[in-house]
Amino acid sequence: MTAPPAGRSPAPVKEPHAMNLFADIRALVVKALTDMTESGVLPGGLDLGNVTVEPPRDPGHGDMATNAAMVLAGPAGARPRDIATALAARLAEDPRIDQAEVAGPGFLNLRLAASVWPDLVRAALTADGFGRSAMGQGAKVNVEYVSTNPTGPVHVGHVRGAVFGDALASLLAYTGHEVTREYYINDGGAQVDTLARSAYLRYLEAHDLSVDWPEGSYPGDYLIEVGEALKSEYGDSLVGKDEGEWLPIVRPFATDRMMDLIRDDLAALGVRHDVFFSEKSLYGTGRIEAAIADLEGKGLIYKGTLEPPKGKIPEDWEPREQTLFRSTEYGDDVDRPIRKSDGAWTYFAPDIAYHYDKIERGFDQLIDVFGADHGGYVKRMKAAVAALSENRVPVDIKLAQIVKLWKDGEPFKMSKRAGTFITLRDLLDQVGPDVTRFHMLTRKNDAPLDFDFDKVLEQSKDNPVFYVQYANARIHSVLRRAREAGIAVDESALAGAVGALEHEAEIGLARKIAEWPRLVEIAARTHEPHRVAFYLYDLASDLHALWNRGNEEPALRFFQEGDAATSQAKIALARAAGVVIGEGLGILGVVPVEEMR
RNA sequence: GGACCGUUAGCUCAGCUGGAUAGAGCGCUGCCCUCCGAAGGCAGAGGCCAGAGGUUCGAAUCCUCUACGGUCCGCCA
Repeated sequence: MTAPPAGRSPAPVKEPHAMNLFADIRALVVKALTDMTESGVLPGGLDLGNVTVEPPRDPGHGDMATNAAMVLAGPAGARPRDIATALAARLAEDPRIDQAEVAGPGFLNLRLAASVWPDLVRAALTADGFGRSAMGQGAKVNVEYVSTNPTGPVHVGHVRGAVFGDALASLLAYTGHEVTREYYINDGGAQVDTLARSAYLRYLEAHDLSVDWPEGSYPGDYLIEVGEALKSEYGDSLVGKDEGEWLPIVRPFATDRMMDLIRDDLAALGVRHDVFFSEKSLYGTGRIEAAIADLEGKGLIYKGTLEPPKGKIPEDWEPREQTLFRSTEYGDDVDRPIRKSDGAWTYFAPDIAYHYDKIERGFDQLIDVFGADHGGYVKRMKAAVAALSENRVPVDIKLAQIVKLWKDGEPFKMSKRAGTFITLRDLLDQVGPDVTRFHMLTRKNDAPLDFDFDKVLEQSKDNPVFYVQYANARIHSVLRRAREAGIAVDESALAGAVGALEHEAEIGLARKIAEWPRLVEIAARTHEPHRVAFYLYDLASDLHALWNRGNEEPALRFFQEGDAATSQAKIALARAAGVVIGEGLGILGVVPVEEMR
């Protein structure tokens, strides 16, 4: 959204609720059906939940269609077309309905009155966030994403999950959920010891001591400055000491530095979290024990021996009694161990405790974003949450599929040794956060994604990022031109100037704008932010089409030379589209551009 | 052996709690434009929605089986 012009009268009063044309008309249909029940045309007790009002596939069928008659025919014991005919008569009484026509097997096609479209454009211009929805009713949702090990910079493999989780969180916030964005720091396992040992070697190097790098350590350059920092903090007091002495000092020091690094990387991508939750904080504080005790109280913990996995028996397999969580009780395939044979917790145990903590914090809904390689953990996590919350708290686990990198027309292989390992930083340096974010959302989260370093920067129609930004830039170019001609184009002036939309191409664009509030709700309900990206592409496409027609038919141009009133009316439509682009890109975390360079 | 995800136009992919004649971009074919309202436009061809059953007024969408591809599969995180 553009800030109101400085030095002007107060910002226009915003409508508290955005107009959702599809919801409004659906409410009208439901009202008509209720009336029909009351007057005995339909029997009582019908479930109207499956009644939909949606855009018809074929625009020739009108502006909207409802399936009410077909859905209710069975339960009501009536013929679809009879219900549709009766419903049509009632709907036609509403001023917003121009025509209601029974079609096909019992569809009711609705043509809306011409006055609906200027109302819609006005609503888009004056709403406080056109498309915002109260759907979530303030439900508390926890979205956990990124959660990379704090052992180094964020690399490209984590980016998709980061962008996805962030956009999903924004989408849910936009639709009336109370969202907490959370990062689980995996700082409890052996890999942070490895990190600490590697940092210690860098510390020794900072004292000009030569060191051997054992297999499996982290030799990355990013630890050099950690070694330097250790030196300036502790001087040479850690040199030559036993590991038992320096490890408790170096480990938190190094992980804190890594988290700073990660936070900076993510900030550059525009990703931020509200809560950073430390796995380590679960150990030695009784919190894991408390979570396991909860399961134990439900009879879900037992000692037993698992069958070896069929078809792929590990070489060193031997039957062994372990402490197990009865996850099969909640849909998992096998029960899962929560203790290693040496008595220590498995990774799963703190995970259970972490989710227990989320449940205790009172979230109504949990969402975890994992990498695709963690697909095998979905069932057990779901089982744990179901058991701990006694099926009260739903958890949705979204997997971010792999990203295939392309460069110079061929697959780009990453290799640490060849120095072609791509970090988030590299990516941002090369293509920037906006292109990265948008492109990462041009596929469904669970489908593989191609990321071509050359194509994502291409300025052409094939590139969705460019295409949407270009649409916005065109809108702003009209606004600039109008301002230069002394025409007021602030939202309230435009809202006051909206007139009837005359041309089919204009109505088509308005129709697309009307779909926005509906699309937002669908995307939020399905936890699929990519739908927003696809919608924006379609919207941009409609805007470009109208713009191009202006080349042939000057009457369709948004800016009408020497005619301020007509210009305002037409620019109002363009700006309404711009409002939606701004809202949509905002959800995706992409900054709209007002000018192409 | 099992689990999860996927399979839609030549290619890359959308497809709404099950709706009407399954869409977009690229590529292909034809026409138009060379205009800074620039970084092309319009139109067309192209489909057994992997296959087979089932559910129902209606299935790309839900269920079962099969085929193919990817990921994962007791102490790693």
